[in-house]
Amino acid sequence: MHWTDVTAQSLSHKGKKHIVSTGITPSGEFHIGHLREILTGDMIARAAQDAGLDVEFVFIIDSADPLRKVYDFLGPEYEQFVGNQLGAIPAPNEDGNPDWERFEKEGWTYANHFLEPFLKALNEIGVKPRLIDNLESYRNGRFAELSKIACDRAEDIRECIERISSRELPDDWFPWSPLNSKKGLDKVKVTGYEYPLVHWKDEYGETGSSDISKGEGKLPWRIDWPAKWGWIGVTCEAFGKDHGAAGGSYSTGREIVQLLGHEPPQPLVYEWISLKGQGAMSSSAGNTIGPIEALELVPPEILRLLIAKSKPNKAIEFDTGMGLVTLADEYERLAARDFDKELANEELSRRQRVQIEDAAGALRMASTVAGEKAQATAVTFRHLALLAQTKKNDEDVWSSLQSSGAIGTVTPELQDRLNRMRHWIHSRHFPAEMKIHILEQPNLEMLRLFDEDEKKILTNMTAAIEACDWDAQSIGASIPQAARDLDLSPRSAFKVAYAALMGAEKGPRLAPILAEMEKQEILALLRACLTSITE
RNA sequence: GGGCCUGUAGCUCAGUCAGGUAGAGCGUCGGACUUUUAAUCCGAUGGUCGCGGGUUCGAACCCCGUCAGGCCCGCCA
Repeated sequence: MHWTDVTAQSLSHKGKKHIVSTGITPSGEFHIGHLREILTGDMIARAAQDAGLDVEFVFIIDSADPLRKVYDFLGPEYEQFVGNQLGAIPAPNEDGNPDWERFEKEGWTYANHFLEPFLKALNEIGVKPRLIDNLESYRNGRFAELSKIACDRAEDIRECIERISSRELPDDWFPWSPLNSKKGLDKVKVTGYEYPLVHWKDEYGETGSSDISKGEGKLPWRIDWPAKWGWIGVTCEAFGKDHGAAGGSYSTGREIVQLLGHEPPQPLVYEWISLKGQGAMSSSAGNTIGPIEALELVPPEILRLLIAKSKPNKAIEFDTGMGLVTLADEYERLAARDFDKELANEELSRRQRVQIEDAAGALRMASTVAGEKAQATAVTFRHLALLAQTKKNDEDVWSSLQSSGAIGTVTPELQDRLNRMRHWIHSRHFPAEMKIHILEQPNLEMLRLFDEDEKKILTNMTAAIEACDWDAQSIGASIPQAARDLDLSPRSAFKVAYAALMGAEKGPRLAPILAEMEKQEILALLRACLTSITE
């Protein structure tokens, strides 16, 4: 059974109605690590739906969280906002400084700024959650009731956090962070509590009262999270391993939510995604790849497959080079399989059966539209990479594929795939080994290994190329002919051609590539090869 | 210090919850086909299941210990 179905099954034992939740703090540029959070939740929800449950998927935007520091991508003017809530401060403009105009005219906030492109990507990936803005929820009083319980039972909650996380809370700790005189959550101490007011004093010497029913502040994270489970009614949540460790916020949360009068959701801890060879993703280290950037390279279903095929507790290394080719080709292979037929085989061992089911599940989750069966495009990533490099315009790519019978009509999916492919080829991610490269100098090492027959072929071929018209068809005919004239197999002629022109054992179809190049250059290379072997 | 996750074929991983002959894909090698789309098809290759003990008729799986890597215990998914 696929991991999403295992989770769905376990949810079904608990009841019919479920809310699967995810949440992210919009503190900076989103990256594909965040995509795992969202997609893990989305896929569980889909599996639960498939299992006949009544399920809703929500995405909580943690806009009530404060700005922690002036990040590298922010200008110095943000110093004044450290400690202020992300949903209540202006977004950065191109220079990284606050865009006051949009903030005042449209209410365009820091949180909006980073969230918008991510939501766009989500839409393309086929994720359509119900959005819950955390700051707005506080302001609308959604947290009021549970915040009251938390404040009333401050000592129980303190005990819970101290016991489970084995850390000592300061004497003046209180389960409510009021906004200070500068609308910040830092540098403020709670001095008293009479519902609904939490009295405070800040480091600027100001005092005031925060109404917990109006969102004039927020619950600290370890209480904020369980309170959300409570008022939203979350029954399942996927979260990163940082929250999942013993003593972490889930283990305190599951007890605190019960103090607040609700049941904890079913947890699912997932591992992180790293960029191959670069360690964990971190915006400050600059080794991130955003969902938008990833979507420019691969279609959304392949991005979904990346998450779907790995169980959540497995770390994923996202490889934007050759790994992408393997991943994309794996998708094509999966899409071409007939799982029902495979599973009908009575002789399968339990293991084989499980593997087929997992593959089928991964493909089902990869589709951007729930329930829609994936279509194989019959064109592998490799193949398309090749064609996209050798054919300058799209028409030629399609006619090549059509003449070989690989495709019929050009579907929007194919066009879309080709557009992304061209993007990838021109990006910094495109791997060197996929690049088509015609030598400039003979590869002496390979030429030295030529036997007598091969030398003769090379002589013939040079002459044939020189004589032929410079178009793909003529070139394509002259190469094998060079061997035929000697009663040798066409195969050996191609072997010679690859060695001489590309310094390789084998390679892509040569003729169309050569036709794109200058005849004189190719001839010069062949002649140089000839000279080297006759010495 | 306390805890969590991971360790299985060259690579990526299933299989561990319910113990019953070690399994996929990729790669590699071989063959077939071919005026060769790094293609496709067929076949083969490949593992002291990190290590040591225990329980059991039987352990990759359960228990104890141990090593290695990653992570958490001050809101980084």
